[in-house]
Amino acid sequence: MGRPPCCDKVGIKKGPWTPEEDIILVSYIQEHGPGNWRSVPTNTGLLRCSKSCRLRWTNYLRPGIKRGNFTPHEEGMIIHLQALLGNKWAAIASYLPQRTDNDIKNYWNTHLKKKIKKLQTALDPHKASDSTTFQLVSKNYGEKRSLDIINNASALTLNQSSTYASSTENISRLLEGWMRSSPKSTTLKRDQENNDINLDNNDISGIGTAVAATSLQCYAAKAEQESCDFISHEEFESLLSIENLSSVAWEKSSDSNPSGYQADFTDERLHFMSERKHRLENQPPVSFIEKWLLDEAAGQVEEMMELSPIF
DNA sequence: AAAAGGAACAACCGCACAAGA
DNA sequence: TTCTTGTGCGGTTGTTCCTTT
Repeated sequence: MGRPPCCDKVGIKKGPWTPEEDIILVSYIQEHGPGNWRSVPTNTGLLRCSKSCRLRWTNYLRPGIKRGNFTPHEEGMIIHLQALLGNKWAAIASYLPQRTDNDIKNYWNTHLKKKIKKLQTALDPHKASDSTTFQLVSKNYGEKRSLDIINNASALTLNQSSTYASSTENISRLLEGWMRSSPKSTTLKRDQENNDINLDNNDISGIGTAVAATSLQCYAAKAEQESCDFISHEEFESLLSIENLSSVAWEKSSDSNPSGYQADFTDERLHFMSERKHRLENQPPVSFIEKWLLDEAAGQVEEMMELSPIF
């Protein structure tokens, strides 16, 4: 006996999200922050269940998510952590702040499993089990680091949990991408754009998450060129607060349409979107923070590189 | 050029758990 | 204490894209 479904399934849209839906969701979250997912479909008019909205945000739209190819360093981290923790994707993801558990899980299932099997077969055709993977990796990786990982796990997890990073550029790019996308534009295109966004931003969310920077986190950060920073959470929040990012009152448009928002865009909404876009583009750039963080982290990153013989 | 098969990944489903009423 | 709600998590499925024939 599980819980009842999060929403009744009648009239609920399933399948891939459209750019329009993404925009609506992002706009709403910009305004209200993530959370209270049950109210999201009601307030936005999205024909999605709350859970779907949350997942979409968590796994795809949330700023600071890095998409695309995993670096060899990340691969190594995943392999090692998987051997240590098993299929605890969320736990593993906490060491790779830019990656979602879903992403890691997918990557494991589609790439790493095969890779490891191949490697094991090559090394020892008779033994091909997960435990040998661990031994193989761990041997190179070093016992001490393994212990560090475990010791730091709780601190990191705590640290991650309160993170909500907003990225002006991310949202703005998303809007731009949607604005200029032809009807034929696909998820792939969005992927590409998100990729660009994240490359540009180099993950601002890291600022928030790295307050209690541990050695492992620096290590993880290395893979991403992410920052092991020394900015306080408060500072971060004030720099990139939701208030700073929010613009046109969303309620306005939804209030003026008591019958509920429909999925198709009205002129009013398009106007709302373009106004938002304009405002977002005029937000102060955050690149100086990125630069500062990258400079700050550069030294540590190099150190970590030295310490990781197998990756 | 078209079809088939496989790979990759986004999204869904069901369950568990914590918090609050 | 019990029930409801919100959220997290891991497994699985479905769709799209890519490669091969």
